[in-house]
Amino acid sequence: MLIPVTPASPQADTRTALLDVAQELVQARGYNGMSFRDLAGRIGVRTASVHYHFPTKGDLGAALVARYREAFTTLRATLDAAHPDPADAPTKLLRYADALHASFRKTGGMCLCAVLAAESSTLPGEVTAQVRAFFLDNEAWLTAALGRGREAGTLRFDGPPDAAARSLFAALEGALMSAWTFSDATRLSAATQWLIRPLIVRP
Amino acid sequence: MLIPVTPASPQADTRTALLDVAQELVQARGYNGMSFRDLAGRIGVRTASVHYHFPTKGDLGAALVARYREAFTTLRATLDAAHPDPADAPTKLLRYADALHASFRKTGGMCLCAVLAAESSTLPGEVTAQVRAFFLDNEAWLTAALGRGREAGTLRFDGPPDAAARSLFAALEGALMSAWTFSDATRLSAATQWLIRPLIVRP
DNA sequence: GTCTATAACTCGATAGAC
DNA sequence: GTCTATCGAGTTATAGAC
Repeated sequence: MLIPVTPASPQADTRTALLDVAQELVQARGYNGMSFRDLAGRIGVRTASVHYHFPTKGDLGAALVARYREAFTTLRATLDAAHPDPADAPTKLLRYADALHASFRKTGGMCLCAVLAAESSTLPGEVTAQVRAFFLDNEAWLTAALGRGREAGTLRFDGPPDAAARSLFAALEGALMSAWTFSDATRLSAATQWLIRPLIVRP
Repeated sequence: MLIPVTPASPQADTRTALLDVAQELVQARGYNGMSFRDLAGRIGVRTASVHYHFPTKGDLGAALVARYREAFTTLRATLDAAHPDPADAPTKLLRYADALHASFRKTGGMCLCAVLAAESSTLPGEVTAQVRAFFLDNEAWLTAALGRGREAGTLRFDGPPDAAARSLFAALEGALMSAWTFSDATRLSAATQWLIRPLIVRP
């Protein structure tokens, strides 16, 4: 081990700190409600330093959604690895809901992509496209889980799996918004139970 | 009839026109994404004229939500009058969903209050309070419809009616957001069917 | 990588003429 | 009721020193 710990900058990784605070701000105030001034002030730098890491606000927004998408991709992959058996689909769905719950407890805000969706017609096209991709990512994963679970006989629902997945994911996003609006985590947990329980065979 | 038709102004009711366009803009771009400049330009007046009708932006926001709430109150009352029998709860729910669908077709945007919820921490307190009240209004009505329908034996679901109402309303809001994000009305209609159908006894 | 300084613009809001 | 004109503050973004 010749090359050691941190060649890093004085305050460990400003870029990551910027992303963390920016995500928090956007989830609480919206994209247009977050300014470089607020952002820079929160981590103790000047706005010019923010522009060094993210030349334009659109670049920041795009990086924000990209990181958020990746985090969810990792989450889904982890769940797939932990529950490879199609018959475990009910558990998988419940763990997925748990992750949303944990995310809400951590940030206290609604889904980043739901916030951005509300403002999408003022966003750079690249950001809007990534928001849609985030929805499609999650819907595709839910489609697979729902379809395999029904085939394995552990899930029950009407209609094609992709339609069910779209409806379920939208419902979960709505539950996050409801919990955020009333600062009430039980609105999220109650909704996820209400949505997922009826899908499970012999619960 | 001594006092006749219209003492009105040149362009019929600027105030109403302002509210109409402002709602459209907020639903598409968010509260912080709508400016007095855009708004005034759209109806062919100057920003000072907007301030004449709504002294501050907060006043405009409050008037917007108030009108939106009233429209929904009227809708719910109309549905109650058309379907007074508790056993008609399934039809009532489906008509309610139809109204959301019609609203989406008209504006093409998501629910005004969902947009405002996403930005709520930057809004005047009065507006935030009215957004919460909008949620509670609708949840209370759904609670009554769900509860009476289950008593009458035409609806079936688990748990207390108010919890079901909160979950269902949040899910409908999420479906509106999903439809808006993909400019796809079928996402809304499919989701409402998927949510409401399983509640109906012998459909 | 972070800073100071500033450009260029938009924002909500007000005063006062008509 | 709508206008012109303007204010002060906030916005994203850039140039150049350190």
